Amino acid sequence: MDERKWLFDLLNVEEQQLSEKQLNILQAAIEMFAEKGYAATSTSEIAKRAGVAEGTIFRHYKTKKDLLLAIVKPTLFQSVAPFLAKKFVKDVFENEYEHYEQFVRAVFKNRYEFVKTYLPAIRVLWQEMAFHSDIKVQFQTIFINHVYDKFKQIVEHFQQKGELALLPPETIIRLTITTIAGFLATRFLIMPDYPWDDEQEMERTIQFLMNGLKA
Amino acid sequence: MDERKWLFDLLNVEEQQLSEKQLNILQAAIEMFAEKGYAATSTSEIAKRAGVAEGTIFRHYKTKKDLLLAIVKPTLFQSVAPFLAKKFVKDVFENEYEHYEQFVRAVFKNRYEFVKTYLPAIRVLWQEMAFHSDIKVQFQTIFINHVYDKFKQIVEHFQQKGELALLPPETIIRLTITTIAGFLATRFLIMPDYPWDDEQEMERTIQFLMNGLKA
DNA sequence: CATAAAAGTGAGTGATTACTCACTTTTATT
DNA sequence: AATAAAAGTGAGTAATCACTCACTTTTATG
Repeated sequence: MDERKWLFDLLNVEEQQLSEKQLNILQAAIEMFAEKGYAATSTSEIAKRAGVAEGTIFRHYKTKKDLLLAIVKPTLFQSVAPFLAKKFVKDVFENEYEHYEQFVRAVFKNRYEFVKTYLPAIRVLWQEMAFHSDIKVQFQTIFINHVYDKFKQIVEHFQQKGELALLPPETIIRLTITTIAGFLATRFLIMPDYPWDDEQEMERTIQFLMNGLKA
Repeated sequence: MDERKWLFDLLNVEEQQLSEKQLNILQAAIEMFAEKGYAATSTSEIAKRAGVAEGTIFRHYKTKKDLLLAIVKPTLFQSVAPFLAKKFVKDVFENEYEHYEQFVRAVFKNRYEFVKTYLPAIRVLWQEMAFHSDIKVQFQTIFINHVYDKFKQIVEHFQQKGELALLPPETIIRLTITTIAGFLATRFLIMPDYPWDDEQEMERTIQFLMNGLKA
C-alpha cells in the first residue's frame, strides 16, 4: 500500500497517526536538509516539494527548528538503538555471544543495515550536530548514559575472558566504534559511488579490528 | 608582531600581501563558518566581526561563495600536503622510513599538528563539503590524482618487504586513514573536552593499527 | 608633490526569509 | 444530520539577505 513504512519505523510513531500531508512534509524535509543543509533550505521549498501550503508546515511544527528536531531526535535514538534495548547486555553475558568477534559482527551488520536504510535522515543528524549545540549535547548525553556504560561492561567481560588486550576500555570502545563508523562513513558518505563488495570489505574490517585488539 | 602567521601559512599566500582588513575578513569568516555554518552566516555579521564595512568584503570577493572558496581551497590542499611534496614517495623508498610503522608515525604526528593548528578552517572544509558538490569533487580529484597512487606504491613496497598483510592496497589505505582520522575526529571534533593524554592515545592507536595490518 | 589606482565605505535595492492569521475544508463525535 | 475540532490554505508582513554603486580615503609610482 504505502511504501513509507521506513518513515514510520524511523520516527517511531506507529501509534500516532500522521496524515498523508504530514508524511510528505517530513519526507521532503529529510531529503532537502540532507542535500542542501537545514540553513540553506527554505520552508517554502519544503512546502512546494511536499505538495502542501506553507502554512500547513507551521500548523504541525511551531518553528522550522521544531521540524528539524522532529527528524533528528528519533534518528538520534535509532542510531544507538541496539544499546538502548534492556536485555542487550544480558544477551552478551548469557553467552548469546561467546566471543567479542561475534558481538562486533552482530553490531556491525545491524548498523550497516541501519545506515543503508535511513541514510538521508542520518546525514541530517550528523551534519546539523555540528551547528546546533543542543543536538550535540543530547547525543553526548545519550552516549554517556546509555551506550558507554553498557559497552564498557561488555569490553571488560571479554577482557577477563582473555580475548581482548588490556587497554583501557574506553580506548577499545573508541577503536571499535571508529573502525566500524569509518567503514560506514567511507562506504556511504565519502565514496558511495565506488564499486564496493560490502560483504568482503566488512569481513576484512572485522579481521583487522580483531587482530588489532587481541590480547 | 602579528600573531597571524598561521593564516599566511594556511592560505599559502606569503607572496601576495593581504591588508590588515582582508586578514580580518578571512579570520572572521573562518570562525563564523566553523561555528554556525556557511549558509547560516550573513555577510553583514562577518563585516561586523571583522570591523569593516560590508562593501569591503565584496571589493575582494565577488560573491559570498568566493569568500568560502578562498578559505576552503587552500585548506583542502594543506589537508593532503605531505602527499603533494614531490620527493615524498622517494623518501619512503630510499629508506627514510625503514618500516611502515615509521611512515605511519610520521604521517600521524604531522596531521595531528595540522588539525590542532588549523581546526576551524578544517571544520569549514569538512562541513561544507557535504553541501557543495564542487568542493567534494575537487577533494575526490585531488585524492585520486595525488594521494591514492603514491599511497598505493608505499603500501605495495612494504607488502613486498613482508611487513603488511596481503590485503588489497586500497583496503590497507582505507584502514590506515580511517584509523588516524577516527582518532583526530574523536579527539578534536566529537569529544574535544575529554581529558586526553594525546601521546599515549596516539601510541595505542598506532599499536592497534600495526597489529591489525601485520602480515 | 601630482596623479592614478586600489582599498574602503555605507546607504540603498529587490528578492527572499520564517512565520501569522482569517478563512475554508475535512474528519470525528454524538 | 448537526456540531465541533482538526487540518489545510495562501495572501500578507516585517526582517533580513547578498550584493551594488557613487563616493571618500589610502597607497603606490614617477
